[in-house]
Amino acid sequence: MLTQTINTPAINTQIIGKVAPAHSVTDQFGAITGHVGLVATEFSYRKDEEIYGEEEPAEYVYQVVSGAVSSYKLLSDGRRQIGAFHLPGDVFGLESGPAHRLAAEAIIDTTVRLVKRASLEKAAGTDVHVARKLWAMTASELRHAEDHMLLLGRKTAMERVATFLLEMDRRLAVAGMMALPMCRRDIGDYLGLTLETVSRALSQLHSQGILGFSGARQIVLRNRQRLQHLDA
Amino acid sequence: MLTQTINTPAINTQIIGKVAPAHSVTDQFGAITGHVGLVATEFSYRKDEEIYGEEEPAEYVYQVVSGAVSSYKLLSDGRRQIGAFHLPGDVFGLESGPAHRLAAEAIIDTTVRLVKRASLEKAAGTDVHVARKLWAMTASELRHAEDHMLLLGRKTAMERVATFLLEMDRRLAVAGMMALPMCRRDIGDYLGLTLETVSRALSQLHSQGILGFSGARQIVLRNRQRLQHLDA
DNA sequence: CGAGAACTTGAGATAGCTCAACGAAGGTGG
DNA sequence: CCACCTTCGTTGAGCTATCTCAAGTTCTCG
Repeated sequence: MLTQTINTPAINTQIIGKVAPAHSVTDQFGAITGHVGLVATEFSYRKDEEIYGEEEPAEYVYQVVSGAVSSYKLLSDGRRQIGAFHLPGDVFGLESGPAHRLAAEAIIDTTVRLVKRASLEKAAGTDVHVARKLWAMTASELRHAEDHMLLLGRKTAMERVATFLLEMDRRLAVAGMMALPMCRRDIGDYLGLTLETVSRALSQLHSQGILGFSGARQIVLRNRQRLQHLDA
Repeated sequence: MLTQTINTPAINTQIIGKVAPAHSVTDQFGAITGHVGLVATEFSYRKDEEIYGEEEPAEYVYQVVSGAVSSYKLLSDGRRQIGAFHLPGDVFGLESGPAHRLAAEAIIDTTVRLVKRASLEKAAGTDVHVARKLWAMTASELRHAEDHMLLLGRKTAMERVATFLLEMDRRLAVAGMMALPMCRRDIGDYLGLTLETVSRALSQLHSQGILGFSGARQIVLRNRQRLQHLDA
């Protein structure tokens, strides 16, 4: 882990809260570290590069600066379940226990900021606000996982795809358009479907005029209300 | 919520850590509250009684004393996904935010201990060990949810049932036998299957000699190794 | 002992999967 | 800048794991 990628020689170390102020009031790293003075390092990974493996010791906590990351579990025969996609601004790899419980990999070229888990733990041990924030971030991941269990256990393929599109629209739409960083297989592994089923659902939504394409991964939602209706 | 059930008139209020010491070193409530002197109340619910609803304000945190509880989400047409079963000793209903994100109901007659969420929050605000424990409990729920997403998204029916049996065996087997508190429909709603598929899988395991029944809910695992092999 | 709920089993239906072929797009080297 | 090549996405056809619907059986509890 943390083997420097060929294309990204520069490591950029910063004192968070001084050199790198929070982008917004909801910046997760800023909220934790702004008044603690933790050292953050920037790091880059290429598409498909593993950031950490399942059960690997959780030495760092990460925030996506640019790019996109998936967290996933594998079965021994290769079946994969992606538990979450991490987009710019998202924190990932935060663990309360000693090890990562999902693996993480960059799904496109990605830059992250990272801080040592130990330094966060130390800050949480002295500052109750930091401790509260760490709890809140884990609780937020839990909420997402609970919603996703409902999707995986009980929704139809079309409902899953509709939920996915609304989630991505909320998280990464710019000017009414979203540029999906992930391929159809990744979407399928997130939704518990095959890539073909995802493709067919998207084609059907396209033919119904609910969404428009400009390239397979550039999607514009033309009727969010109908999409919400398709979601259960 | 908290309407007293007809069969359980006595409310038993205790000072946790004095009158009700932790049952074991791993007792969750004891670990939080043992040195904080929080007031806990005992309360009982009858089979199928709702303990709290989805999106209801999270006023209390609960621990199962006896019985069993399910936490679930519903879709508008009644499809249900159970996210977790809570068995004696388990804490449930702990939220970092203001509301419960799953509903909870007793699946058999159940007694719980409960403490006010506000008092836990207050304790966490002054005692960093309490804060750490709350985080760890939420992280533990997240771990379970992540494992369950893999099950719901990628495992076959037989693999799901095998996983379920091994989980229940671990959590409630006494003298090699487990007494399941939940019906086949609950198991199906936990595993993302129909009750018929659950029944067929159990029948198949029975006919293969991997488990034995004494009544539909009294199960003894006769070959854990073969069961683990059926789990992916 | 009787009635209702829970469970099992069977048979047919179907949503989503698998396998396969084709087409589009994007990156690379000439 | 073009042409190739690889990867990604789409679509079709048939298959199958699981669901649905239904009937019969067993268990529980009043």
